[in-house]
Amino acid sequence: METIGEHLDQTHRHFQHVTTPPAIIRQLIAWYDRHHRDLPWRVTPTAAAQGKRPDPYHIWLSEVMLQQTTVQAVKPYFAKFLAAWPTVADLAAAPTEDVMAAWAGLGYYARARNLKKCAEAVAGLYGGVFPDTEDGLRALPGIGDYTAAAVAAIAFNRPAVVMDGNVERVVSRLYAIDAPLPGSKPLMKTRVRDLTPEDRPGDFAQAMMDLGATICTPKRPACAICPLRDHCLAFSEHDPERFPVKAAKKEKPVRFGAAFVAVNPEGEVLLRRRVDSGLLGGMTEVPTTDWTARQDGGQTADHAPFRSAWQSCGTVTHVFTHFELRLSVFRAKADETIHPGGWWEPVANLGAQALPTVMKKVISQAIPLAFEKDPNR
DNA sequence: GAGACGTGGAC
DNA sequence: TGTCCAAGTCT
Repeated sequence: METIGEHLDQTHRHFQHVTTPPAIIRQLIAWYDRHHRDLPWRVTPTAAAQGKRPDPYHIWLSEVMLQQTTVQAVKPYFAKFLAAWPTVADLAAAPTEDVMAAWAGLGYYARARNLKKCAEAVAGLYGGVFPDTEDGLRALPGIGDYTAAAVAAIAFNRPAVVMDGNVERVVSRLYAIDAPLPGSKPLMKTRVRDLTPEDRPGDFAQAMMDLGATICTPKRPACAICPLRDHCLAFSEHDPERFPVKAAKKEKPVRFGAAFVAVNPEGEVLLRRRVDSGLLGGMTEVPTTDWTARQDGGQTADHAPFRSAWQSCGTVTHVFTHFELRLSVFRAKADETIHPGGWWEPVANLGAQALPTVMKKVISQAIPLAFEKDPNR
C-alpha cells in the first residue's frame, strides 16, 4: 500500500515534471470513468473522449442552481430553464419577472437575480460567449471562487482548484485534518491544489464531488467500496465521520408575524412584490406584518392592510436558514377596488407567480385548493 | 470574517 | 421531531 507521505512526494514530482499522475489520482479517475453519475448537464467521459465538449452555458446554469442545493432539486429546474431559454442570450433577453417565477421554490433568490445579471453581462460584454478563464468567470455576478473554478475546470478543462463541500469532506478525511472549518479551508485548498492534475482537471473535480456525494457521504460513508480507501487517513483511524470538523452552530431564533390572504368577488388574491434586496428579494408575497422577534400583539388582524372581517386560518411555520418564522394566517372577502400597493391575481394563475415556498404555504392554508389547478403542473 | 440568504430530503 | 445539510455568494 502506498503511504500518504509517498503520495505527497509523487505529487510534488508530478508538478516539477509532467508525468504519470500519482496512484491516488489514477484510481479516482478510473473510478469516475466507471461510476460517474449521468447528469443532464454533464458530458460523459466516453463522449468527451470522442471530442464532445460540455456547453459552458449548461455548466454555468447547473453550477449556480447546485449552490447549496441537491441534484434532485435542481434537475427539473434545469430542464425548465433550458426549455424556456436555450442560450445565455435568450436568458439575458428574458423579463426578470419570468426568471424569478421560474426560480420560485428553488431558494436563495439572490442567485436568480445574479443569474440574470450574469447572463446580461455575458451576452452584452462577451457576445454570448462565456469567459474561459477562472479570473474572467470570477468577475461575473453570482460567480464566486467555487463556481469560477468549477466552470473553468469542467467547461474549459483548466486545472482550477475546485473546492466545495464534497471536496472539503473528501480531503479532510483523506488527510485527517483536525482543524475545524472554516479556518481549515486554506490548508484543504493547498491539499487539493497538490492533487489537481493537468490532465482531465474537470473530471478530477467531478470525480471528487461524485465521490463525496455517493461514497464519502457525511453519514455512514461507504468506505468498503471507496477507491481511495488505501490512501485515506480517516479510514485508517476507523472514524471517517469525525471529518470534516466544524465550528459549533448557533441557535435559530423565532420570529412572528401575520399574513393576510384577501380574496375579491372575482376570485382574485391580493399580491405584492417584495423589495429587490434581502430576504426573498424581488419575490411575490401576500401582505404581511413585519416579522418580529416578539409575539406582542402585532400579529393580529388589527394590523391587516385594510379593515375587513378577517378570519383566522391558524398558523404557518417556516424554517429559513437563520431563523424560524411563525405566521398567523388570516383570510377575508375583500372589495376588489382595494389594492394598497399590490395587484389582484386570479387564483388559477397563482402557480405562475414568483411565490416562494413560505407564501405558497400561507395561501394554501387560507385557500386549501389554491394550487391544485396549477397550470404549470 | 461572520452573518444573511431557502428549501426539501434523509435519518 | 429535531437536526443536519446540499456542487456557495455577497456584504
